[in-house]
Amino acid sequence: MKLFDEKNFIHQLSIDCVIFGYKAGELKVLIPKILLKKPLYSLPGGFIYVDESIDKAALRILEERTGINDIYLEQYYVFGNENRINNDLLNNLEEFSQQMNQLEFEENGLNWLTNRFVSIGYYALVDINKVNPKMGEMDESVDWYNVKSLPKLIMDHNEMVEKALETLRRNLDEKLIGFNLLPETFTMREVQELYEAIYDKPFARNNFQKKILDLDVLERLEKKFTGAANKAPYLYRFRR
Amino acid sequence: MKLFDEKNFIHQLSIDCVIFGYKAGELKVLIPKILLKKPLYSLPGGFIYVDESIDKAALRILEERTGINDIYLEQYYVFGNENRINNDLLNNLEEFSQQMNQLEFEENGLNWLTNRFVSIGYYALVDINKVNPKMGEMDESVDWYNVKSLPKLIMDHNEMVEKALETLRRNLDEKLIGFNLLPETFTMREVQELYEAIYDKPFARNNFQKKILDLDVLERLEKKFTGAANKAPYLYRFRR
DNA sequence: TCAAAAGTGTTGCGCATACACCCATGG
DNA sequence: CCATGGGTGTATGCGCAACACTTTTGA
Repeated sequence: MKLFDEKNFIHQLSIDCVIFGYKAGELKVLIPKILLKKPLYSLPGGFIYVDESIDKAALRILEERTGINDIYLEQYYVFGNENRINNDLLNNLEEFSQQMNQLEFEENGLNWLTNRFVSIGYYALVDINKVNPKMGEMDESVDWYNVKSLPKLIMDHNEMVEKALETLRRNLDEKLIGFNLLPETFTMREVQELYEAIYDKPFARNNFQKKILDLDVLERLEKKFTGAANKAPYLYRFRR
Repeated sequence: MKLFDEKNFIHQLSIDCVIFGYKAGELKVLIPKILLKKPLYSLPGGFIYVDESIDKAALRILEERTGINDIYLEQYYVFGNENRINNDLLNNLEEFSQQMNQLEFEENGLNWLTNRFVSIGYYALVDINKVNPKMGEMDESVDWYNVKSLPKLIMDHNEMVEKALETLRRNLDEKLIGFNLLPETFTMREVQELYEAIYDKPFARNNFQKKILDLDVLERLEKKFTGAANKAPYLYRFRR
């Protein structure tokens, strides 16, 4: 089992990913629950091989921990306080090592996991319908949580989510990345509800439509008849 | 000599600083020249102690390498390509080790310096008049270079400066950090020339004045009589 | 015919830009 | 009194916000 082969990883440097998804008017974050007696919630993260670019490491970690690939992913901040130590892991060393296929934790040179870590924060945007998160080897479950009601995460991971959300808000319009959260085709109402979930505030319907269309990145398709007793909205697709 | 004590530093992780200064209408960057036969220019950088926050490490490195302290400093990007290896150092190993007080390079376990490094980029803004850069132990000289005509730097350091400048431009107004580049008191013309140097484009005089004053962060002081045959400009001071 | 939701148009405000004009200063 | 540079005021255009109105759909 080479899950944490210390020889090949850069020590005391990690990557943690904030994976945003959107569904039913709610901005969500994917949070694995670590397999321990006391439930531990932690951002999906991992380590960087000594000869691996950090971007590729982030993509690999995401793939390994959640099965997600080919998505929008970007570094946003480095968290490097002197006290970034995984105390929850420290307090559960015995249990943790037992669950790793009976290998003794210390004898396998895994002590480095309890050192202080600098972590590069990445945030990702995924179409929640296209994604079927898989559990990592240490995970008990993986679930989407509303960004407004996350569980208590380990270390400073709640703060990492906060900062990721700030970054998402700053970059949403400029980089036109929001459409990564939507399915292939969508209505203008869906775009608006997405924006309202991200910024946690309402937008005026007419002005919003104008603003988005003025971006000149959407292609108007046929109408979508929902069966509801109202005008059928157009479908749009993101182009370019 | 404990200049590079591998025991206490996080390996394969470094910090590099882009130090901006402003003088005579030019935006400048502080670049040390490394003491080797073949001249090597490199951003002032260093390493992080295993129990040290990255922000404090950046401040310490700046102090050690340039004597500068108590300034505006902020992380802006992580450079983590798989090929970030200091080849210039590799090619000069012998010479480098000789100059380190005759200690043999390899025998002192300094090989780790030639590994691949992930580097956290910081940028700093200083009042160029308040600062008297000192040379680091390995430096032959330390000079201010116009950001538009930098020498060829090692590895991806030129790219690091580019990205720092982009970040500076994005943050200049929002974070009101530009005044860190100016002396205690200054005229509106000086502010405008600073902005023109940073953005590398002209601004309209009247509109610029209005915009800056509308920020509501400047205090108008007495007039400054220059002896020139024209109206004396007001002096301003940054408050808050 | 009506309610619900979608689409579109009009107006006003704030901000940045462009143009214009006065003021102070020393030669 | 004049050239030079500093300070300020006014008109214009654009983007965003607020309000109003029309259109489509199925019950």
